[in-house]
Amino acid sequence: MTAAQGSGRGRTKSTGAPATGRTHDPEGVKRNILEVATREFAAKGYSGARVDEIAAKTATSKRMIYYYFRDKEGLFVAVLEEAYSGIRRIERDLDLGDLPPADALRRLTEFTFDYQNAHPDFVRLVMVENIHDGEHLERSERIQSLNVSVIDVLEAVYRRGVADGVFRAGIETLDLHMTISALSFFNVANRATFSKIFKCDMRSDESLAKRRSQVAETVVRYVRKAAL
Amino acid sequence: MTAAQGSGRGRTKSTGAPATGRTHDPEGVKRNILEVATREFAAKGYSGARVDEIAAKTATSKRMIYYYFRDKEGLFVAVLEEAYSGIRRIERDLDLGDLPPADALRRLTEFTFDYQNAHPDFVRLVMVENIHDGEHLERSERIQSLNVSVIDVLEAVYRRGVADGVFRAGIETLDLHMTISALSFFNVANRATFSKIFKCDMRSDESLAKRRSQVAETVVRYVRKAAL
Amino acid sequence: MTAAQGSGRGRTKSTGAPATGRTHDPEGVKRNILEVATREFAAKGYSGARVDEIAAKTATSKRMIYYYFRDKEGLFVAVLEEAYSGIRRIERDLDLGDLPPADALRRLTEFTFDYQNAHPDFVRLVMVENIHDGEHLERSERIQSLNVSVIDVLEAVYRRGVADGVFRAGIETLDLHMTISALSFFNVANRATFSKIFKCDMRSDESLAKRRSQVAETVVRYVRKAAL
Amino acid sequence: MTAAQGSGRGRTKSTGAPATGRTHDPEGVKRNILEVATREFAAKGYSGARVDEIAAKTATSKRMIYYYFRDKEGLFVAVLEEAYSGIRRIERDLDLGDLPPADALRRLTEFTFDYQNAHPDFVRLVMVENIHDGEHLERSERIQSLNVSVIDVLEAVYRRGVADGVFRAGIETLDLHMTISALSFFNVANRATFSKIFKCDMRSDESLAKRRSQVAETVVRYVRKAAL
DNA sequence: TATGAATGAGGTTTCATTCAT
DNA sequence: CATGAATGAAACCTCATTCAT
Repeated sequence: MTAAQGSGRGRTKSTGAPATGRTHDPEGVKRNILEVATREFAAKGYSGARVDEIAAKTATSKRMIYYYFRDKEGLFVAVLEEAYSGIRRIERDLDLGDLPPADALRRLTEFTFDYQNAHPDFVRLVMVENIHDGEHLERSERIQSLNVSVIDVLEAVYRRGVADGVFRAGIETLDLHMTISALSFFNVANRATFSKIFKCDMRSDESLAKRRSQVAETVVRYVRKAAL
Repeated sequence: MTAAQGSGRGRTKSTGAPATGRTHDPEGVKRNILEVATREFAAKGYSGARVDEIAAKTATSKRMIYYYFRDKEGLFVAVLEEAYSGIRRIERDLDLGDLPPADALRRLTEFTFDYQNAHPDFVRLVMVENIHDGEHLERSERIQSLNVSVIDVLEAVYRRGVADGVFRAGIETLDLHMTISALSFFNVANRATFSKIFKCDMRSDESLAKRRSQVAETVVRYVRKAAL
Repeated sequence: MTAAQGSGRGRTKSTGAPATGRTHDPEGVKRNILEVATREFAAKGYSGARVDEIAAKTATSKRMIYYYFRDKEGLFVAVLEEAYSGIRRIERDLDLGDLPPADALRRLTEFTFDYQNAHPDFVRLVMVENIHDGEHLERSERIQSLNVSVIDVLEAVYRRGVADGVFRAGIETLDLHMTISALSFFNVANRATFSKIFKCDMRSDESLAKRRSQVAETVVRYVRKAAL
Repeated sequence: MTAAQGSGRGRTKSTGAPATGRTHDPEGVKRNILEVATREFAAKGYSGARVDEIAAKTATSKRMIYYYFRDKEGLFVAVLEEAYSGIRRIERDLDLGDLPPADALRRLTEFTFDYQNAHPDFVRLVMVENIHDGEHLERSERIQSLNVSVIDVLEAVYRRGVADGVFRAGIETLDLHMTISALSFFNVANRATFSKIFKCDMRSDESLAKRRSQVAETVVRYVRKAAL
């Protein structure tokens, strides 16, 4: 998402053209716009972001934004789509190997926690979209069609755990996922207010590592069968 | 906060004056503005909210907003202050009686969960403020000075539990509080996107009750000493 | 004009009342308002001055401004009247003794120069009024009725000089007065732009003294009969 | 300055397009705005001038003012810059031929007097800027960089006069320039109040011609060596 | 494809002034 | 006399968007 090498990659692939932005590289242009817009929307919210400013930070002009994305809302939807595609793509490739269920669950949780912390823009976009009651998400067919494969992975782990007798039965995968998400999300989403009110640090490597293990522990303990 | 609209004027001691706003009732006017502004900012975010619209939904005029709150930002800060004061006031009066530690922790968690769900505007304002990196909160002396007594309550419960041998030692109160907050907050904050993506309901009494007990269970299991 | 002891004097004379501003001292209140308003109008011009700010810097309230001066324009007219009264009053008491004509003319010029430099607020008010094409001045009966006695003094000096054979004949007093005014006025009125463009100082005692003598010399040379 | 309105558009090279303002003629649009703004600021001062009114008198819209000049202050600075550029450009081309020093000085003075009287807007803008303590002028790099060549011209004339033995030595050019400016400026700047108080005319061709020669005479007499 | 110019609707804020007590 | 509350009109400025080239 925040990996900004997009346009660069496009340019090097297509031709040996100079980086003046004069190359006819629609995909590169679009990607460039999306990257800038992602940062702006994530930083200032939907209404707070300015089309002018997005355009200014772009290698192209304002006209192109409207050309490719129709209007501000279209741009925001595209940004959201990209953001969701990003995490879904990674979730799809998630490989927990053949770890024992508890370890697999722990790793899955830690992965989620790490992803959110590594992609604050994604988290913030989701916050923004929630402030807007998910209306854009609802309208985007592309997002609707994305397969949330993490659910399947989680389901498989959970089942194995129950089969192995280490997880208690009766827990719904979606609820478990919600717990994992909530604990991971909060660390990024509410960082500003929480750390200011409680005068604590939530960004240092140290505190992140500590919290990460707490979150994983919380999840595992919720699922694990009471020690025999 | 949001349940209080209009009641302000009723409370006016002077007379039983009608809600025409013509009475010289500064406090009532301010309260009225704050209530409306709370709803608007919560609904549309800081930039998305319109001073004009807030004024229109008020018993007074736009001019009064500037008279009492200086500018849009001042209004937002006042709204935030009110919102935080609200929860802090309630936390202060929180009484867990002399329940056994685990039950007390459970009840405390459920209380938090319930409060957030009963006050979505508060949750949304906190989201909005986080999108703005907590800058207003930081500037507000009033918020800074509020005592987050829930921490003390939680601390006491936890200590009792450790002393009683039912809670394991080594957990920091603040981390525990973060877990409780994260699980409660998510249910309101991410309701829109989560329920749309996973096609689930997060608002019905039934699902709320279910989730509430899951959250409490999650918290208690994290703290409880592994069953003998 | 800028002598701010007004309200104080009023208070001490009337009663031994405390300086709380609660004393019924209409004249003191009016004087206080006029002093503040003089500074504000002089500093920011008519449109730039704010009634609110004037009121705030006053010992009384905004209501009193409207009570005594009807509206902003009325206040400005009163300020102008005071300012003109001030200089006219002093001009009236001007005593050039029985100096030889040239010395008297020199002293008169220096007096004018000194007065303007000592009363920049007066100069600025005149500038402001000129930007407004003298409409307020025109409307003020009080100002219209003020006797510009400096003209008479100047006339007398000039006549003496002509009679004595030291001044050449044929000069109109008004023209002479204009020259004196122009040279004196400029030093205060155009101080900001002139000193900034030519990077020179126009406020130090030294440069004022130097300029003062130049101005006087200029005036005297214009009038004096070519040296024998 | 004020004589130039409309001519801008006519100068447009592209076509003989009508003055509808629909043509893409940025320079023309800017010039048009500047001309109108010059008149407005000169007439009503900085605070008294209304952006709305300026826009209305323009061939374009209010939005364009902000597009090209950022804000009201930016517009005022641009107006000031234009005004100062105007006089500096003319001063640069000033040619006193090879007149005898006294005649040259006289002509230079009359030129200044005439310029101010022909450009009351310039005079008034300088007054306005002085009321604002020259803050805009100070901030304008363009104005700071303008070369006040009239000083050089004046210097040359004065030196020739001293060399020729017709001017007395020891006078600083800047002081002489100040005298010339003060006498010329006053006639425009203080016209309203002075003529109203002394019930005299300062605008007729006749009185202008008379005053013009008085001013020149004043300047020359100040410099000239006492008759042989 | 690309760009700077242009735009109208609407946003926030301020002002002089008046009212109720 | 005195004060804080209230007001409507209008001020300055910004926004997403479209046009001309």
